[in-house]
Amino acid sequence: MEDYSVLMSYFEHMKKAPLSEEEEADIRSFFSVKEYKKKTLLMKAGEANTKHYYVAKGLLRLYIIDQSGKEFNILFASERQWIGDLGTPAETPYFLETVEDSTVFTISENNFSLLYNHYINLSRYIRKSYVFLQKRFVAILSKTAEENYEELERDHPELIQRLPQYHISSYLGVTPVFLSKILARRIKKD
Amino acid sequence: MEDYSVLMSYFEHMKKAPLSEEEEADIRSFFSVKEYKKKTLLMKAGEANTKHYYVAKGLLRLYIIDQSGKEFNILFASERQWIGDLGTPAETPYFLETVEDSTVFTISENNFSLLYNHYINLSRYIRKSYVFLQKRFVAILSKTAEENYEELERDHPELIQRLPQYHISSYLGVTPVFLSKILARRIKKD
DNA sequence: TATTTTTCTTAAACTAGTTTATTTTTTTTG
DNA sequence: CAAAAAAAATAAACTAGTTTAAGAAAAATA
Repeated sequence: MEDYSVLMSYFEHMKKAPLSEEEEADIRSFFSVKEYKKKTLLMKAGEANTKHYYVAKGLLRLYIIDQSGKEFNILFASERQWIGDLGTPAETPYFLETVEDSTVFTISENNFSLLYNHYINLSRYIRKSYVFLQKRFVAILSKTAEENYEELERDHPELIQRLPQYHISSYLGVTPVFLSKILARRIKKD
Repeated sequence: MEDYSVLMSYFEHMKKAPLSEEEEADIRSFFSVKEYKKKTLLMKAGEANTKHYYVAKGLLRLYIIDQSGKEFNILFASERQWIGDLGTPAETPYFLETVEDSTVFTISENNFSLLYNHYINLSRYIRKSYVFLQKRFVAILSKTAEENYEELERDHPELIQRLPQYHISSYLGVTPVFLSKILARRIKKD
């Protein structure tokens, strides 16, 4: 039998009170859990009916591939974070892939709204994502890649440890070669 | 007495049916209308309690100012479009300014949610904005300024007519000098 | 642990975009 | 409509970031 405890404690935390039997049963019935080997695709551009994903263990990335075939990482999610395409119900432009071996809870768009609205207003969550994206947008527009790297290092040092460098460069919007150059330059500065 | 007809027909369109007396009265009581001279600030970074704005006439821009003092246009809105900061209730990082002389309906965050939810689900609107921003994010990350200019020209030719070039360059994330260079290059190509 | 594969580094030549400054054109205002 | 102010163009020297390619280091696998 699968372990839903991470998920239960998440919703308990949202609700700020113990869950009823009924609530636990709902949660159990709405989600499925699965383990994935690293580099497994969970979602693919072009699909409709996308799902939402809550990470129990591991690390995932949401990315797009542009016309020229280049990948751009939009978002990462690790333990106790949500990831998915908020732009439903349209067909998704994203790919979602595990970066590490991961355990992931999956829920359909529909059940996600239902359940989420029961605990907190879904639009609060979407707004938060919107604000996050907007910050990232402005940062990439207005700061150099070096500054953005330093910000990531400050705010999410664990990502720098866990991700291969080329995923970080893609998140920062530069080539791996350039990120490597930035890092070499930083070392010299000492 | 002010003219609420643009606003009424907008909500009628949302509802897909004529408005009741009561609904009309609500709308009237929630909004205020005002005319603004061009280059008037309606919203300022640092303010809490931001409002939402529906443009009856004219053209507005939402922008941020980065640490170095440079402006970046995030979004424009003209006739029959909404503009504002969706990241409420936190204090806003944005400035909102009229680009042309404009007539604008203003509604508080709170009344906006109330009213909007009565017609369509507010989170649908926020999602739409999220998707729009995400497209813009990816476009700026993955395409050259020239390609982004051409896309803007194709999708929103009226903006190119109505906006001074330096506002367009700021929207595209480049300097006015560089946009001017792009345009000169394009002319030579004939 | 040797081998293969993946990731990272370095270098060199290049392109996209910036900065500063000057001039020209267009728009606004007295 | 003349004068002033704002916006756009041009030029030149610069910097951030790309591309391609080759080698080194690290990680995964037999």
